[in-house]
Amino acid sequence: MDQPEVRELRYFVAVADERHFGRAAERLGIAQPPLSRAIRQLERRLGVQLFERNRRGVDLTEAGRVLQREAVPALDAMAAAVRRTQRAGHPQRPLVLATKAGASHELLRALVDAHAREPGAAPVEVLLCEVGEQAGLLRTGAADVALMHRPVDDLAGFDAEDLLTEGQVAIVPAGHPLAARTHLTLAEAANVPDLPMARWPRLDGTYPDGPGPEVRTQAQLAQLVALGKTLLVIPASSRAWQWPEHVAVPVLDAPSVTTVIAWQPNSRSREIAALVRTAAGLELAGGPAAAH
Amino acid sequence: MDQPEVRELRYFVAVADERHFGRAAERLGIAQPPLSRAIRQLERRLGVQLFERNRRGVDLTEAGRVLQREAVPALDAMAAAVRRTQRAGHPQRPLVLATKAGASHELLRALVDAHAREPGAAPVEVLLCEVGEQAGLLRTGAADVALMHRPVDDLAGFDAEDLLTEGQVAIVPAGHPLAARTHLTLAEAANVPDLPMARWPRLDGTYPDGPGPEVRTQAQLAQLVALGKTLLVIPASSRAWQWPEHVAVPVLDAPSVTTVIAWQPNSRSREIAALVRTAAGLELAGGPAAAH
DNA sequence: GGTTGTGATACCCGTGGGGTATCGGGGCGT
DNA sequence: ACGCCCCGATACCCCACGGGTATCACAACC
Repeated sequence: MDQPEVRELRYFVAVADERHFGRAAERLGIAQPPLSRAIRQLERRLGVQLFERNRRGVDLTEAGRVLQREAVPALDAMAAAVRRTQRAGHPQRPLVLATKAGASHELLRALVDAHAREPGAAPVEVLLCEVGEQAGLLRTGAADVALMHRPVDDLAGFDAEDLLTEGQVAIVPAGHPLAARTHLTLAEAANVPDLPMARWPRLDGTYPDGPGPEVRTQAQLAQLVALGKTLLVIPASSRAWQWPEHVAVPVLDAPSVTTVIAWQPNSRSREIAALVRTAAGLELAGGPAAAH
Repeated sequence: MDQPEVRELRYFVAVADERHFGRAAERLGIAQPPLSRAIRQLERRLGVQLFERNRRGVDLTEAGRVLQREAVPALDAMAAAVRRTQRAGHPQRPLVLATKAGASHELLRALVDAHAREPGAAPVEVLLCEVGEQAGLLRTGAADVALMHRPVDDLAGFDAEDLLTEGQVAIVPAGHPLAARTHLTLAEAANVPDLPMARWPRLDGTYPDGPGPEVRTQAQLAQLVALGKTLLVIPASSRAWQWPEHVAVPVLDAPSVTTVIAWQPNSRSREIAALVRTAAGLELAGGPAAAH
């Protein structure tokens, strides 16, 4: 009953996701028989059956569902250890800062500029992601720090420093009656029959039901607003990516959103600490000091 | 540049700990040459040098220190995934509750009794540990839940529910002048020349400097108090393991200690949730309700 | 009842992880 | 200063195991 190897867990996750040995094997770039054998070996090692082999694919057992939930973070931790080590081993390694494309543009510019002025600061590489990608990048070590938003993003498991607190605005199509308003309430913005809120995919890629259009990227969303198909409520600083056909209207009772710089608790290198300190020291309108 | 396997990281950790290939190989139960080769292969896979081979053992490089810090949690996560899966796969699996031997005795008894009265509750196995072991047991999945103390134990990374808040008492040898007091202050207890505070080992097994005796277990400590060599300040409920030669004196200004039940955030099975709910529902003198 | 689609089995090959024996090269003792 | 010693590296061998191809077994479906 010794320890399973990383390869076996990767194989397991593929089969658990696909619920089909053939497709999982294809996704893994190997043939099906070795995959079958590896899974049986994993089950033997653990002393636990993970799959019910039905004639129409496979189902997870109770234990299999537990392993599916546990395996991904474990593999992430392994990947993170590797990525951080590689970054530490290569001189001139840039720090990778992940941020939502388009969000926090002014803050990002200020942070990058201020950090560049620090003597001896490590170079910073900005990684622009779509919504919700930052947490995974931090967990796998693909990014060192991330700009995230509370309470929008899930910050569980990360350390974070507050940078900027601000209100939210509704982005509506120019020409729509709402565009003429000087301000809105949350209830008004949420219930506009001809501008239903867009639907984002869940973690498994499926979409919840609802009247709004399905979107996966901010660019899609921005264009849908310009086309008059939807509206959205976002932090004021995200206005940076406003299109000509967009109008921003403050939403008075929307909860404040705080932009934070987040990092993995156990990966506080000197370089990361310096970057966080620079970020916390920025003089920003609406920063934490203003909120107190 | 593919992913290293668990075995390679285990080997790396052994060498990093021992700083010596021969001893690490012995600890791992393999010969030295395969270990050398495995480390070189790991370095090649990562594209990073991990050790400086000196003629007198080895030193960690900067990257090696990063990997040493990162590898242990990653391996813990792998081990935890395995343990939890195995437990899920075996019927009648008991929940493992880790607690400091001797501490929270009354609470533990009340919890176990109350849980046994719940219909359909899973059996509970109590794992008695020494100081500071619970966190590691939770992280590797060797335990499902643990009774820990805030702010004494490091709860970072765990979810926890408060159970009981109480003051602390000094345990002093019977016959010592302090034993006659009705209460003490923290300053008085901390500066008794003939009863210096005992020293606990650091994570690496070495001891900090100081006048007090070196201890590794509570039994050692209890005996040292009975022998009149030291005193200690602990939560009041730990009086359960008081010896005849011990006298407990309340320390009025010591910070309150809260006993909590803690678990890994991503491992909330139905059984764990039921146990936590039972614990939170206990009617305890000094419980969280009394503190509010 | 044939066809289809699924995972399991049989078999072969090469990589690589394990072992033993030995080398090389600094540090240190006399 | 010379030689021993310690420790990691190298050389070499063996076989376990991961990967491949071909094929089987079996249920579902037309």
